[in-house]
Amino acid sequence: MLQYQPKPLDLAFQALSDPGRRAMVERLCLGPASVSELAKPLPMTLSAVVQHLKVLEEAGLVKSQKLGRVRTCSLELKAMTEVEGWIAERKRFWEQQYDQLEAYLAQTAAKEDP
Amino acid sequence: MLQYQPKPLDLAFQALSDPGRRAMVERLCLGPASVSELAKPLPMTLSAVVQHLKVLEEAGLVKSQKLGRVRTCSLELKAMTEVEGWIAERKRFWEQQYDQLEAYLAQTAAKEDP
DNA sequence: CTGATACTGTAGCATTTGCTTAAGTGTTGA
DNA sequence: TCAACACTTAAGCAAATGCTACAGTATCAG
Repeated sequence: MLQYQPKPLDLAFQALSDPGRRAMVERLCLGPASVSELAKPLPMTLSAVVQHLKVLEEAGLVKSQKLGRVRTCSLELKAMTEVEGWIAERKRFWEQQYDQLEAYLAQTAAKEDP
Repeated sequence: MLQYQPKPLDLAFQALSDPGRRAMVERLCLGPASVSELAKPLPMTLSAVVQHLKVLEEAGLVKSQKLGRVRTCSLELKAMTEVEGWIAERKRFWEQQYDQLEAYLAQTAAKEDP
């Protein structure tokens, strides 16, 4: 069976759809943190956090490096920027659509009330 | 077992993580469309498209109404705006973090090379 | 009236996801 | 040296996801 190779955007949106993973990203927006620091506020085992971390790294949202026994995680902006870009592009189209509606209404109003 | 009530952001990100659903949103950014119009370019049955549509509607990304036998779908901007807002807020934090790094580097450089 | 159109709804099924538990490995401080 | 620490890895499992197939229900055009 042929299986679909997920695109970067798929992985980024998927990663951000989980509240725990978003909490981790929110924490990392304030600065780098160790795995245990990321895990502390979350209601799950360290094991689960490590698995979430893997999802975030594979989505390109987070990067990490190990020094001694501590893995320090930080934000990787690339994927976040891609998500931002996709939204911005959509916005461009829907605002254009809105302008067209506005123009149409203006035109209709002008005809009905010259 | 207690089960988690998904928040709007969870649903929106989750909905946008599927390439087919994103394609539907992209199409709707150009203007309203019927279910069949949305289905035409997608490599799946109409049934599957309807199920994706339901996900998009429950996420608040799309709304639809039926007239006669045709259901016309259009964008619902609310959820999209929330996603945009979450990203914008994160950006605010990580740019602040970057500024701090910049300031630190500038300070270090000043000390080392007065 | 009749056939085509445009969905609608449900059952079933293979995968994926989000955990937990349990058993490691490599570091470090006393 | 050795116990505590900071992960790491894998097995297992319940629930969610992403389909398909199939059997409907309205609506419209001729």
